[in-house]
Amino acid sequence: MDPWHEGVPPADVPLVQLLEGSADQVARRLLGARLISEFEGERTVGVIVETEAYLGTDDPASHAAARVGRTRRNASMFGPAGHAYVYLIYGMHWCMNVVTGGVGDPSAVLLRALDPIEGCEIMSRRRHGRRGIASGPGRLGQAMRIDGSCNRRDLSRPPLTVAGGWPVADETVGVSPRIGVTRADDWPLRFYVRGNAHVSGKPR
DNA sequence: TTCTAGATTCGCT
DNA sequence: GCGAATCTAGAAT
Repeated sequence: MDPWHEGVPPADVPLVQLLEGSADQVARRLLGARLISEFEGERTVGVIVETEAYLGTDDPASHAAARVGRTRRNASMFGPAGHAYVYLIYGMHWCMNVVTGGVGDPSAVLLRALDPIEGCEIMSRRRHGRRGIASGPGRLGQAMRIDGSCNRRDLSRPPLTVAGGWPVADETVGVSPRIGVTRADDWPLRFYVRGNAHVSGKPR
């Protein structure tokens, strides 16, 4: 049983504190934190249970890798930490990242899966009743009503917020290569909560 | 201007 | 297990 299912109140940790250090440290620390979405009067909350780190210009798998440079799409990754980098993939799925690092250091953490704890029926409706409410980056985006208008948003204030949650112990954290990437496909930068049913598919 | 691959998901076989 | 859906950024021409 995860602590967020046991009636324990979430820790009141400021976002800036969650963002200290390198993207892989942040990706690890964001496990157990909350993602809160409040659009059109509908509040939905999920606990982050799966993340991937993208390490900046030296990371060949990043949208901001050195060979790509700064472009219109990845511009928000070069901005301040604590803002969102949202992009459309395969013409239909919105993927949500938390920007880390300082201005000019394009690091980010992709949010891959949530354990829904509030507004589950809303998320389920947005997902058209399909299985896997927020299990996978595209599903997470759909469940939380994330789209291009969320790009560059400050995640320390509504309507889209990342906030403290419940610390996850080291022995409960799994690490693996990132899913779906074709470059640097053996770098151990995916982090997930072991045993949580909402963690998405296995690495290829 | 045209082409191609992509940090995915879903439904069908 | 496999292919379609759907569209944009970035690359090629």
